[in-house]
Amino acid sequence: MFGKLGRAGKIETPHGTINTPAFIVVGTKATVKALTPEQVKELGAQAVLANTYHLYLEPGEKIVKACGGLHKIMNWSGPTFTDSGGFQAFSLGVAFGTTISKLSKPQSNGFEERERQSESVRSEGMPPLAKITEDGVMFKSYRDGGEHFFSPEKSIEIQNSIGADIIFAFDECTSPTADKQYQKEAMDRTHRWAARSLARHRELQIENAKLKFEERKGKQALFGVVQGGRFEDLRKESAKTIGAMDFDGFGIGGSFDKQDIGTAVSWINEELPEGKPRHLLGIGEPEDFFLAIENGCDTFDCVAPTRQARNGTLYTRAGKIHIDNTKYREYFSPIEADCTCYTCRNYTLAYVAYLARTKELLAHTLTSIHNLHFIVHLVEKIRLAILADTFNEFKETFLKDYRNGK
RNA sequence: GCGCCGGUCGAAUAGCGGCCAUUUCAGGAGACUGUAAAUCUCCCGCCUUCGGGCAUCGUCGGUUCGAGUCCGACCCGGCGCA
Repeated sequence: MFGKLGRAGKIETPHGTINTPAFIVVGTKATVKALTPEQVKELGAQAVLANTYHLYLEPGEKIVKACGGLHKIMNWSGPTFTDSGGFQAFSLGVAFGTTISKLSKPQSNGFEERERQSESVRSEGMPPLAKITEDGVMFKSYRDGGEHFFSPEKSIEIQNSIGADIIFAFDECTSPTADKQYQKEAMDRTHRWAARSLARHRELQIENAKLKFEERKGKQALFGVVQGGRFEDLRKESAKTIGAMDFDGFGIGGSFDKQDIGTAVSWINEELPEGKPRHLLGIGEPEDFFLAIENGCDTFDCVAPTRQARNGTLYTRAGKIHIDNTKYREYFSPIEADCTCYTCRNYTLAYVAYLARTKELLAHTLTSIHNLHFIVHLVEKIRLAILADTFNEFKETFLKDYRNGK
């Protein structure tokens, strides 16, 4: 994009090319919930992202490896990513049992303090399941309470066994409620962990190179993760530090203010080397993509489309709708009239709403297909708009319809 | 006709003299951003300035400082005996 950080490009992986910008579908436990890989492919997804911590707990990275690696075990032939487990340092740590989100919401008129406080309240009987030290993170399994220690080296070893095309350095995702002093401390620690992740990755690459060619399965790429919370100086410092290390690409992690996510991302992407891919971890919602992409992000992953699908929220060009709303009981048209997803080509919203209301499992499949199709193709349309030099028009039109409704 | 049970917010329930009439489902609305999540939150008699106020446990009376809870009569339902 002329005069901007945004770009369209390609990421080559051992399992194929990703045309960017691209939305990477989340399949935490080596499955995109409610969908078969054929359905994921058919709706337009290019790649999936699984999670190291979850796969380590179950079925265990040895099982994944014995099944032939992540691609084989889940029957996904395209590119794959694994997150390092760094997000679980947050979600099972300070955020556990609370309503704290990695995005701080736009605060309305002076209730900020009250909301912050109520958000930080932890439910009784839910102590944190993650404890962070210099060496790594001690997790208590959410499944059986057993203790598991993740160091940067351990995360990389597990990710090596799982065998995704792109893996992430072990980092600490911090909370938006943490103060600057803590953000700085955590960021510095993440930088040290990044160096350790990279060092262990290099060792494993050398070991792997000794394997016979057929067993090698191509080279695994390692992305370093930028942190620094909502602070410009920390974000820039982190981007410079991580950007100077010999990673194959970068993840942008941690917490943001919802309202200026684009600004925060620009601080970072101005510093990161231009020639390497940048993945914005855990984002986002439709409006987030425009801001992040024009400020230089290439790939994204987010649980929102699939989780919200299962919980009854559907994306439409005119904004999100709640499938359980009474008015949809007699809506005898597709979720969106001109949507080309499998769900909209074959079913009425009345039927899908009925399935959801009666808790039929097919509801999850049909709503997940629609939401993922919507998000994957939204990012694809942004890519095409960049290539056609119509990004600004597309952004304006889309956001107007999305915010104002029909 | 006699006897025994039982009538609680749409359904099913708890409640055995004094917390705010409980919980589940159904119903209504909302939340969800690198998945602890087919999860969670709120509402669900009426009014409300959102602090609360007023009702209400089949009906009508009674006992009591105080009754969904105890007593009496009646109404309704089930079962049993005539």
